[in-house]
Amino acid sequence: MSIAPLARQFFDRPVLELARALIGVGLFVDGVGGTIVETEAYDAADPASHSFAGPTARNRAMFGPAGHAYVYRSYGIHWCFNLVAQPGSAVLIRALAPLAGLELMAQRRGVSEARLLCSGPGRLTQALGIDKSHDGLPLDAPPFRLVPGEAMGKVVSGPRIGITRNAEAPWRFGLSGSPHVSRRLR
DNA sequence: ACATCGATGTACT
DNA sequence: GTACATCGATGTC
Repeated sequence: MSIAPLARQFFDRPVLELARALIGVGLFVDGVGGTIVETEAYDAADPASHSFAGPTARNRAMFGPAGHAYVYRSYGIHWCFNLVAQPGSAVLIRALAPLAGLELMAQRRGVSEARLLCSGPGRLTQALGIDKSHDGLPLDAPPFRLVPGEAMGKVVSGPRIGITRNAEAPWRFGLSGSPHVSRRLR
C-alpha cells in the first residue's frame, strides 16, 4: 500500500505555520528527492518577498491557488523552488535530506558527497531537475509527490539567508542538528 | 574558520 | 545601471 499524498488543504494556511509544518515532509520529483529539512517563509507584507510589490509576470504563481509550485531564477544561474500557501505567500524549500535517486542527483550535481546534493535552494533544484517548466504546477500530481513526514526531531528557527530587507525576521526553519541544512541554526 | 569575487537572468530605478 | 531568496573557487587568518 502507498502513502496518501498531502491534500491541497495542507498548504492553505498561514505561511509561517506551513513553513514549520513542512519540516519532515517528503518531496519527490519523478521519484527523486528526500525529506525537507530547511524552509523559509515569505508573504506579501514582507519587503523581502517577491510578492511585496504585487503580482508580476515572474511571481504570478504566488498569487494563484495554494498547493502549487512557484519557481524563479536566482542570480541568473540557479532555480529556486517554493510551495505556494495562501495568496501572496510561499515557502522556499532550502534543503533536503536525500533519500531516493541519489545516483541521478549526483550525476546532475556533478558531485558525489551526500551533503552537497540538496543542501541549498539552488543545489536541490539541480539535483531534482526542477526548472521554469515546473512553475505553477500543482503539487498533488506528477511529477511531484509530497508525503507526510514521520515524527522528526526538534524544529528550530532563525533569520533567513541572503536577504537585506527585513533581515531580522526569524522566518527560516530547520531540523535541529541535521547535517543537511545549508547553514546551521542555533 | 572567514572574506571576496565571478557568473549572469530578471526586475526595478 | 543596480540589486538580487546562490554557488563554487580562491585567498587569507
